[in-house]
Amino acid sequence: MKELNKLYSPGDFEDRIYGLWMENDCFKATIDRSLTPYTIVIPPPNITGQLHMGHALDETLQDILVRYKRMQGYCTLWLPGTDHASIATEAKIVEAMRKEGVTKDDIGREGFLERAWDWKEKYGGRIVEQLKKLGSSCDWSRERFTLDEGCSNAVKEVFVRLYEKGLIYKGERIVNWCPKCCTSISDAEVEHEEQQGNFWHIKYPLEDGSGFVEIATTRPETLLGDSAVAVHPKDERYKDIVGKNVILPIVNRAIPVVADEYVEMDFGTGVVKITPAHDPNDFEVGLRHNLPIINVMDEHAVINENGGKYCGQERYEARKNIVAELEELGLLVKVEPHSHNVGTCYRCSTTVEPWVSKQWFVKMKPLAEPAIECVKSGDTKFVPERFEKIYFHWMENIRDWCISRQLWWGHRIPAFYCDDCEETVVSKETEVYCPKCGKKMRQDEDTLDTWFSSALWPFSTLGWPENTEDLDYFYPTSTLVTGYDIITFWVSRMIFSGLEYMGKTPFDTVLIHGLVRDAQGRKMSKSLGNGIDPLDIIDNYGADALRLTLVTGNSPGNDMRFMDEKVIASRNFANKLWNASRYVMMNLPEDFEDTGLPETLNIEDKWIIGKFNSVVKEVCDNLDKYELGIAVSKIYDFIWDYYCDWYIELSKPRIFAGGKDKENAQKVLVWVLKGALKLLHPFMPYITEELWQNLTDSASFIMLEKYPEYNADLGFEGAMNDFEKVIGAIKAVRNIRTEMNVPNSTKAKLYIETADIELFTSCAMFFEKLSGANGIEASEKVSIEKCATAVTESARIFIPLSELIDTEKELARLAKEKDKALKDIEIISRKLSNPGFLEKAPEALVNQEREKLIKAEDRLNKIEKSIAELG
RNA sequence: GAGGGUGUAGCUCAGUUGGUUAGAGUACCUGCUUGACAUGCAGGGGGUCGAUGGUUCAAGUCCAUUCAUCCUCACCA
Repeated sequence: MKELNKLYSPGDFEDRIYGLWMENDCFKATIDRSLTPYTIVIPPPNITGQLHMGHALDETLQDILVRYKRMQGYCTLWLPGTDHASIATEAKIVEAMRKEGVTKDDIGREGFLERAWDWKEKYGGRIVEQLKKLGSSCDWSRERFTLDEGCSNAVKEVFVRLYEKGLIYKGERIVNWCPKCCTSISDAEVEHEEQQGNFWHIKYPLEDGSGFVEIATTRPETLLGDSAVAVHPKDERYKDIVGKNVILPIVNRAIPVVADEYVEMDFGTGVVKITPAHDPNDFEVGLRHNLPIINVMDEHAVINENGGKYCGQERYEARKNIVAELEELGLLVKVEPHSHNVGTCYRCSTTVEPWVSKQWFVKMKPLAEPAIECVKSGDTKFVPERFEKIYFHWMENIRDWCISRQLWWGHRIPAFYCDDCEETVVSKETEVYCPKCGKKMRQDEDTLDTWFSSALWPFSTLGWPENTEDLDYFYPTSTLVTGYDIITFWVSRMIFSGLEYMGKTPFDTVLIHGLVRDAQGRKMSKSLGNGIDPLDIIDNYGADALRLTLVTGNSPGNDMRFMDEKVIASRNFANKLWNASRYVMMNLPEDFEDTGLPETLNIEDKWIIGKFNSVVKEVCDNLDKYELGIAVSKIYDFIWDYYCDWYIELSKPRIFAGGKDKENAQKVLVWVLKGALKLLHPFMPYITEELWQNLTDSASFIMLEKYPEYNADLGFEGAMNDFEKVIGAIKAVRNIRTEMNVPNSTKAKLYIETADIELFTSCAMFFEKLSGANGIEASEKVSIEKCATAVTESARIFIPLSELIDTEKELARLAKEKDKALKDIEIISRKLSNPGFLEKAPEALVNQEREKLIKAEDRLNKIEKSIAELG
């Protein structure tokens, strides 16, 4: 048995332990048809990313579940991998290139992709190494990447199938366009932010010279692309001008006045300019009225040739100039400040420009329906349940999904065009020839939304579309653990994809966690610079302390604040456990043989074993209900309060006395410690493994041990009740000693008046060790003068420290206790005299209250007796 | 505009299907070099559970109203 250091220093062993696990293939899942599978696929971190607290929380929760299930004997797979994150990665590479003075056009598609793969090699590995630092027990032999061959195959397969089913189509639609990333983005990728802008009121002259209509707009530059103005069909004010034309200022184009219900009569002037090419609502109006789509901007949001003399001006520059010209023309009526929500790109925060372009879409309605049903029926459950509302809301209001991106880093769209005959073919092949004219076809230049491949992650990683054994055994996966911020982006898309291609929901349960915020409750962000690096925390306090911090007091779906004080508390717990183990080990003989529990158990042994047993039951119940924070706090309390503060202290007299009793104590110490280590292992894998290895000196791994199970034979109810009486008495004595300012070094014999003479007599040692007694004497009747009395439910304990006791003070103290006892009795009696309570409350509860009343009355009697004796 | 979260000790948060006189960590106060640990031990003070009303024998927990705060979705040009 190795001697442990006095201080817990995780840096000494965490990496070594992880290495041991890896060398011994401890994380590897080997299919065993006789076992039930438990599968988690990791939410793949971006290859651009550095590990942040969000990952740390996410991975910690997953690792806890996986380690728990693995120890319970499930065939457990945690499948890891990374995401190519098309738009985010491409933006980073472009930025890096910009610093070198190189553009995408300079190096072309192939040159760019070469750089991107280099980037992946360089940084994709970094995040994986960081995940390992946390202790993540992923099966690294199955690691995947969204852009690897298998996942790419799955993407092509899905695209082709959906296309053939008519669920993928290409069309000219208005999309959200990011002029900085130079790509379309989906509705989900648009973030709305409140911005202070203006309402410009502008007069459009009627063509027949009979006057003007006044419109109001927040984006005057788009008037270059107006193809109508609209009023509400029921608006009496404008009834007469419907059908007439107005002259578009600056452009001098005649455009019609149309009637459409989209217009709100009460808002603004009741007249709306219609710009189908640059506003999603206007686009719809345009379709209804057959209006031309006049696109006035290029992909950088610079005014194009349709903008006449404003061609070449950036959108905000054009805005300024157009307003100035309108003012000159006398057509600008007024400018009102107006705050409104503006869509911005979730990656670069640039204001999104609604822009008409040819894009690929997924028709969502048919896919959404089964996905809604799957959650409604409970095939997939959200924890906590309230997130189902978010899911339903999104699914029920779903719009078609724009999946094409004008990027190079990603899965290239498997659509091919014939330049000669305009034929389109969608195919998994890389070279395609026109079925009509035989000419080699040109592949679509665009790539797919990065979430398109993530949507397939739970089965593409298991080998789909191949019929692999992994897929057959591990799908559907068991639990998906992720933050509420990507329910719509990712979770919902996996669900409809899993249902569509596998015919089964991808996971039974979605465990949702919140965000990790800074100490002030702010979101951790780069711009605020308030991020805390998990790796720094690991360096300073250890991965186990970080993990414990993240899971303690954390309940599903709720945000948490991260602060150093919490990590220090976690580290202190690790140190406590470390030293408790150190105590156990340093008191074991060199040749200690672990033969389990001894044949004869002392009362305190039964008490700690019984406690352990009931904690096991509770912890398993909590874990099964995903109450990880509650589970860990119970283990924490068990180890610190019961095992360390009570049982270890109780063991000391026996350990130092030697003999058979010492041997028995050693066995119980080891048995409970081992059990506690196993119980804690999923939460704090490193320290528990390190201690286990030292404690057992064997080649076994705690992570592969069986998780403790509740054992009805280890209840020891009677012993536990008895021993609680002793604990109560010890506490009461300590209490009085503190109040009387008597240090433990001032010993006193205790005289205990009790019905449990045998019990207390047998526990004399504990009173000596834990409450400064030098000997006790227990009997049915004690009478001592000038004495402090500790009163518990089962005893009166006389502490004869006559020289230290002030009779007045002691009387006052007893009077206070008496008040409390009276109050207790009053509360319980009130309950028991309530006929409603007696009638309707469960019988067990009523009996419990009756017992309480008896105890409280008994206590009161004892106190009154002491008062009488003293007075 | 719609939906949702949160509000419990100075601070950070737990509190499971309603059922002891509401808990933990931390901070604070008092005492302790007790042979694992001062990253420790013992003891203590501190909360009308945001407010009001209701259901119930019983409400921190369920319902309604309200205040504060945060978030998500949608959006009127």
